[in-house]
Amino acid sequence: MFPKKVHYGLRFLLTLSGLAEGSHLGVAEIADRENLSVKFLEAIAVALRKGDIVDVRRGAGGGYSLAKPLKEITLYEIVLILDEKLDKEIVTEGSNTEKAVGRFLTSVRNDYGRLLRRITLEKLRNYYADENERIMYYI
Amino acid sequence: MFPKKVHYGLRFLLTLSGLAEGSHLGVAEIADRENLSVKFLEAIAVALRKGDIVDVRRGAGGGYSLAKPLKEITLYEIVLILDEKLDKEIVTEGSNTEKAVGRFLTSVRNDYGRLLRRITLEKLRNYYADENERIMYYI
DNA sequence: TCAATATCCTATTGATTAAATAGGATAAAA
DNA sequence: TTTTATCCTATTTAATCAATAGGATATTGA
Repeated sequence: MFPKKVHYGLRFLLTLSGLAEGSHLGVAEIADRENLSVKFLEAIAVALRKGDIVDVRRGAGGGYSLAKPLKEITLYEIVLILDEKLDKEIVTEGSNTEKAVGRFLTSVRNDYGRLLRRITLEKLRNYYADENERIMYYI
Repeated sequence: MFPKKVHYGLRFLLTLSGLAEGSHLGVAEIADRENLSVKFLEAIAVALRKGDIVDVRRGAGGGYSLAKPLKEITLYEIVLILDEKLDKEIVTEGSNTEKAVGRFLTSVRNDYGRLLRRITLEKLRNYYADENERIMYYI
C-alpha cells in the first residue's frame, strides 16, 4: 500500500528521533544501521529536508536531525513528500459519470487526507517503544 | 490516487444503476456510451462479477446488472477488487524499526479500510444526480 | 437445433512509475 | 586545504498499470 520510500523514510526519522538534542547523524551511518541503500536513502533525506521535516548540517561531522518533535510531524506530510501519487490530479471533467466519479473520489481522498493529518509520528515512536520493551521482557 | 480500473469500474456500476429492475446491459454497449476500451472494461466487469458486485446473463441479449442496491455496496469492496495494492502484505518482520514501521502502517491501512467501508455507492449516485440537476438548471 | 451474441480466458504489448545505482559537484567543518 | 558529507543529475533495472488481441465458452432466441 505504501511505497518503500515511505517505509524507509519513517525508519530514517525514527532513527533520528533517538538523537540527543543538537546532534546529527549522517545518511551513510543510518543506511548502515538500517541496512538500506545509501544512495536511495540520500534522496529520501533530501526530500524530507526540502519538506522541512529534518534539518541538515553539511560538511564533515554533519548529517541530519529532526526539525521538530515527532508529535508535530503528521503522516500526511510524510506521505505527501514521499508518495507522489497522493496529490495527483483527479479528473472532474468530461461526461456526467466521469464528473460524478471524479468528485466522489476527490471527496474520498480528502477524507483520507484528514485521516493522515490526525496521525503523528509520536504514534510510530510508541510502536517502536513497544518493540524495545518486548526485548527487555524477553531478557 | 486511484487506478483507472477503479474509475472505470465506478462508471460501469453507475451506468448499471440506471437500469430497470431485471434488465441487463452488455459491456460493449456500456463501453460505447462511456467511451472506454471494450476489452479493458470487460476485464473489470468479470472481476466485479467474481466479487459478487454484479450479476451476469451470458449469451445473446445478456449482459450485467447490479447484484445488490448501491447503498449495500461499499467502496471498500470495489477498491479491494480493482486495486491490488490495497491488500498487499505489509512487512512486520526484521529489525525493531522495521517492525515498528510495519505495525504502524498496518494500523493506518486498517483505519483507511474502515473509512472506505463507511462509504457506499449511494453517495456516488448522489454526485451523479447533482450533475444531472446541474444540466436541468442550465436548460 | 443452431446461428448469433456476449461473456470469459490467456497471453502479449507498450507505457509509466518505482527502486536502485553511479559519478561527480557543492558546501562546510576540522 | 583536506576531508567529509550533502546535493544534484542521469541512467539502469524491475515492477506495475493500461490497453490490446484472439479465440474459447456458454446461453439466448429464432
